[in-house]
Amino acid sequence: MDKQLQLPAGSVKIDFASVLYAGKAEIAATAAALSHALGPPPRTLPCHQHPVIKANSSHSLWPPVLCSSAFAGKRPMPLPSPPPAKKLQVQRSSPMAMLPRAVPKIEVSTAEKPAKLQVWRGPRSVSPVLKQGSLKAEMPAPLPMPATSTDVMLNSQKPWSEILPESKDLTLTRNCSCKYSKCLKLYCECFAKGRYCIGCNCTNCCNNVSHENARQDAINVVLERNPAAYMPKIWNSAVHHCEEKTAEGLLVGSHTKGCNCKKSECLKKYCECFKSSVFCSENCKCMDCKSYKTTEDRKAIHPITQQHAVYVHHVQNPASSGMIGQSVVLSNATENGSSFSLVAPGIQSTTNQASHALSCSPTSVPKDETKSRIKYVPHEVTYRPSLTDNIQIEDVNALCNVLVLVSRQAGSALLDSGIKENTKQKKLCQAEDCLSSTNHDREAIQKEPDKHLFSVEKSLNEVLIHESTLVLPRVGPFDIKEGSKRPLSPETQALMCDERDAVFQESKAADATTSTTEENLLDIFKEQEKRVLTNFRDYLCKLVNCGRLQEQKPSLVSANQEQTSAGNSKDNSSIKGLRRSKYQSPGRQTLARTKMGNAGIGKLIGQKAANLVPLVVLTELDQQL
DNA sequence: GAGTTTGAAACT
DNA sequence: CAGTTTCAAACTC
Repeated sequence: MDKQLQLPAGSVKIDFASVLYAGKAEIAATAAALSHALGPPPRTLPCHQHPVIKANSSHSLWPPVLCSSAFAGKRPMPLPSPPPAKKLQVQRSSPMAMLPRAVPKIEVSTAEKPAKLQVWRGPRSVSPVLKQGSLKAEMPAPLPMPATSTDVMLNSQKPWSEILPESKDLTLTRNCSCKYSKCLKLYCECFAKGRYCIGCNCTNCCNNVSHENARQDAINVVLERNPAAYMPKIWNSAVHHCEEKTAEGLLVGSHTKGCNCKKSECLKKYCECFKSSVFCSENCKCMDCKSYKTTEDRKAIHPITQQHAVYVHHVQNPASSGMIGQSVVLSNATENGSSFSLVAPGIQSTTNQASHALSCSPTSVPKDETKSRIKYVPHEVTYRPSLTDNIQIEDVNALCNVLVLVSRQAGSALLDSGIKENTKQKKLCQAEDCLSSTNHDREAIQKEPDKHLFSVEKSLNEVLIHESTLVLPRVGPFDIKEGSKRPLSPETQALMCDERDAVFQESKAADATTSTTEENLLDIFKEQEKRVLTNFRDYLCKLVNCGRLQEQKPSLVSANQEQTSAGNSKDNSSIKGLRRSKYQSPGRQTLARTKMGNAGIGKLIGQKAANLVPLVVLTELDQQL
C-alpha cells in the first residue's frame, strides 16, 4: 500500500490539515473528530490579535494552522514546481525494522527545494526563569500551554525561529541528543514537538530542512499510527485565553494520555505529567503515584504527618476555588508548625518545581532533608485562596435559600398588616441579624466564634420554624416544601423566586379589595431587592471574614495549643478533638437533631450559612494536623 | 562525563 | 492488547 503523501499538482504544503492529511481521509477525520471533541485550543493571544490564527480563523481542524504573517491572507502560495511525492519505504513489519537501530529506509534528496510545509513547532513562549538565564532550573519549566496548543505549525520556508521573534533564542529550547533515531521518531523531543533540530547534539539527524521529505514521511508514519500524536499532550481544563495567565505559567489540566510510571512516583521528570507540570489524572496508570489529583487521594495513601506535612492540594475545578491555574496549597509545616508560605498568583514560582514539590510526600523526602527542601519545597508556592474548597455548591444553595426567604418575608412583612406583620418582621430582623456581618459581628466571631455560632443558629432556626409553621396566604404550587424536597440549584431557586413573586403579585393584584397599587408593589420589590442585596453583601462579608480567619490559622493553632497546654481543658483528647468539642456546641447538636425532620432550608442554613466560618476553619485545621 | 535508571515509543 | 525492545532523557556517582 502506498502510504506516501500525494500532493496534487500545484498544491502547496501549506498546512497540516490540508497537506498532512491529504489523501488520508481516515486520519483527517480522526484528527477532525479529536479537534472537535477537544474544542478550540487555548490561545496565548486573543484570536483577533494572534498574528497567525487571525489569518486562519476559519479553520476548524485541529491542530490549528499557523502561518507566518508573511503568508497571512495570501495563501496558498504555489511553488514553482511542487516536489515529486516521495515514497516512504517503511517496512514496519519487515525484519529490518526489528534490527537494532533500524530506521525507516527513506529516499532522501537533499538537493531538492524544501517544500513549504507546516511543521509542529512546539512551545514558543519561554518561561521567565529561562529567560533570566537560570537554565538549570531544578523543576520543569512551566509548560507554555497555550503556546503548545496553538503554535502548532509554522512555515518551514523560513527557519522557525524567524517566524516568531521570541523564539529566536534557540538556546532556550531543548536540544536533543539523538543518536539512532535520526530524529525522525517520537523519541526525539524536537521531532515530537514538531520542530526542526537546530543546534542539537544529535547525530545523523534528518529532522531538518534538507531532509524535508524524509521528515514528512516520518511525520506521516507517526500520524498514521496516532493521529493525535502532535496534539498537545496536556489538555487544559480551564479557560486560558489570557496571555497574562500564560506568562505566569499557570497550568490546569491533565496529560491526555497519562503517565505509566512505576518507580519514579511521578515525582521525577521521567514522568510525563511531572515533566509537563500537571498532576496525574485518571488517565494515568502510574503506580505509587505521589502526584495526586486530590487531597483525599493523597491522604488515603499517605496520611499527612505533622512533621513533614508538605501538603498538596490539587484543585480539579479551578472555578470552584476561584483560581485559574494550577491551584496548589503547600503548607510546609515545619517543626514548629507555624510556617506558612503563600504568594500571589502573579508571583508564582517561576520554576515549576513548586507545583510538584507539593507532591512530595513525607515518604518521598530525600535523604538530605535540607537539600531536599531547597529542591522540592521552593520558597514560592502558588497562592491558594483561603476559601478554596470551602465554598461548595451547597453553600451557594444555602445562600440562595436564605435570600429567597428574606425576599419572601420582606414582601409579606410589607404587605401584611397587623399582628402577623409584627411577628414576621421580628423574625425577619432576627434572620437579618444572623446574616448580617457587621463590624461588631466580625469582632464577635473572632473573639467568641462558638458563641456567635450558637446565636446565629438559634436565630435562624427560629426564623425557619416560624416560616414552616406560618401559613402564608400565597403559598402555592411553586413553593418549596421544605423537608420534602432536596435543595434546589441556585438557578432553580432564582427561577422559583421569580415565579413565586409573579404568582404573589398576581394574587395580590387580583385581590381587588385591597388598595395595593402598582407603586406599592414597586416599593415592595424595592424593599425586597434591598434586603436581598443587603443580605447578599453581608454574606460576602462573612465569607471575607472567613478567609481572614483562615489566614490567621497559624495563630489560632498556636493559641489553641497554648490554651490546651495551660490546662484550660480537662479533656485529654487530641487537639483535634478539643477543637471539635469546642465548636460543636451542644446547642448546635440539638439544633441539628430538631431539624432532622425538617431538612431543607433549615438544614442548609444551619450547616452552611451559620457554621461556615468555624467549620471551614476546623476542617482546615484538622487537615493541617 | 560515564554509567544507570526510567518510562515512552516502537515493535512483535 | 500484552509483552518486549529500543531509545533518549533523567538521574546518580
